[in-house]
Amino acid sequence: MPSEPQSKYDQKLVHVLKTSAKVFADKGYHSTSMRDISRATKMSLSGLYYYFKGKEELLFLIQDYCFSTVIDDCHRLLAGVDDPIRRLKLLIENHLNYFVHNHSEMKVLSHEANSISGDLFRKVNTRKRQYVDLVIALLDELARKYRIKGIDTRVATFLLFGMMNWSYNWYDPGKDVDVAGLSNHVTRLFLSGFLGDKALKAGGLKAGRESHLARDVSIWQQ
Amino acid sequence: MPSEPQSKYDQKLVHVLKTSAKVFADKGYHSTSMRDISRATKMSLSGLYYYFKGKEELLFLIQDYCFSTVIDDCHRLLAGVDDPIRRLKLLIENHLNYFVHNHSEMKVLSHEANSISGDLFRKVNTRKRQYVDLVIALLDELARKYRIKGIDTRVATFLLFGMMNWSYNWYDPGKDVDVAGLSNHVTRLFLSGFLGDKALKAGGLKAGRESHLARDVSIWQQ
DNA sequence: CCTATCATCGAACACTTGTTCGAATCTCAT
DNA sequence: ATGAGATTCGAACAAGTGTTCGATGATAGG
Repeated sequence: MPSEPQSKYDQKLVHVLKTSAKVFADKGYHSTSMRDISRATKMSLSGLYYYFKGKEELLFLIQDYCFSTVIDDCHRLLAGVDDPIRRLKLLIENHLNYFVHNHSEMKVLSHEANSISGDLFRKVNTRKRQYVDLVIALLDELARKYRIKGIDTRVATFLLFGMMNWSYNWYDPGKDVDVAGLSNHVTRLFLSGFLGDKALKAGGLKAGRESHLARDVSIWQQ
Repeated sequence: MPSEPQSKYDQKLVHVLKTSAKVFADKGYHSTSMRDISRATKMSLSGLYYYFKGKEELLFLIQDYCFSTVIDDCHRLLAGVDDPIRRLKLLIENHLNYFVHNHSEMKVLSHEANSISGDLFRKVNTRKRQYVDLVIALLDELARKYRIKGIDTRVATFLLFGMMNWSYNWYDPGKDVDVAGLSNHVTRLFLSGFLGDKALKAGGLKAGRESHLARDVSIWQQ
């Protein structure tokens, strides 16, 4: 429920989460001390613990909030769209759009997936599996519709995620193509690779583009 | 020079590197203490420092040795091969072969690239850039030969690396296709995605396969 | 104005960290 | 056997870690 009128408490929590995400993205979770977070948020060390039980829960809150928003917006975007090619294109655009506009949070999500443990790990992983299964199902449908043979959709799914998630290691908005261009590259490479010679018949890969992204707001909605 | 007759010192060092790589891959570099390494290698804590100056140099030795081997073997494999499609296929096979057979080392290489700093970081990065530039040049040649338009080869290069390197997050040799199958998937997706409708004409993507890998030995050569 | 709840803080604790150092042990050619 | 170099080790240190706790200041409803 990201768009409620936020209390003072919520606003401050979100501020802490955003700031922490930046520091985590910068120095890495384990190399970041609570004192670093304290310094960056301009709060006292002990004051932080009013907002979460410990460092791991802080990481969890960042990851959970980030993941939830991506998945929710993905579902919202795909609702009512039936054509699997169009669905995949929208999913890729949505994913990469978040990656570019919420770089820090997404890096923390991608890079620090195993820096969390126990129940919190399990909770984040449940969301992740939802998302992965959504893509697998999409590729299954695509493969059925266009009679693609010999491709393991689980493997293809993770190769797609690899293309997208690895971007935190190299993508530079000032140097590389913009989000739309990046989405185009991923879509073109993956889709026409997946469909092979059937891509022509499918005809879903024209160069002309309209963006399907509602807006480029921060996932933190403030 | 990986295949010299190794001294007692070298053998032990390699043993320490291999063991440490496993622990780093398992728990992450920063969550691994020198006492963990000591326990895993059955050496005393202080005894470790006879082989390297500190924890960071240990990480460096792992990354440097691993990177050098991958690049060297890649050059050896590509020597004399002119057709860019064949070259790319060989490169993908070589890369993924190492990923599967030296899973821990490659995970450390991929995941802990920023856990190192200063001069050591710069040294590893030099090798990395060599490797990346090799692929960019390969894709440039490919794009020229087949008159591919509208694809940024730098972007395409990193998308390819994303597909391959992300595998440390999901690939399970017991559950998924084998190395050859994985290579096939990556090659098929990327290459026919990159070449688009010109893939047919190029004809370099037949299903029939012979493996070009000399052997499946550990990069540590022992 | 009072008081109960919210929010923040400084100081301290218990623990782990990477690293050092001098001594002990091992190896092996002489 | 002996001495020199290579190798290993136990013990300790200084610094940094996440977290706790009791006390303080802020805020707002009665």
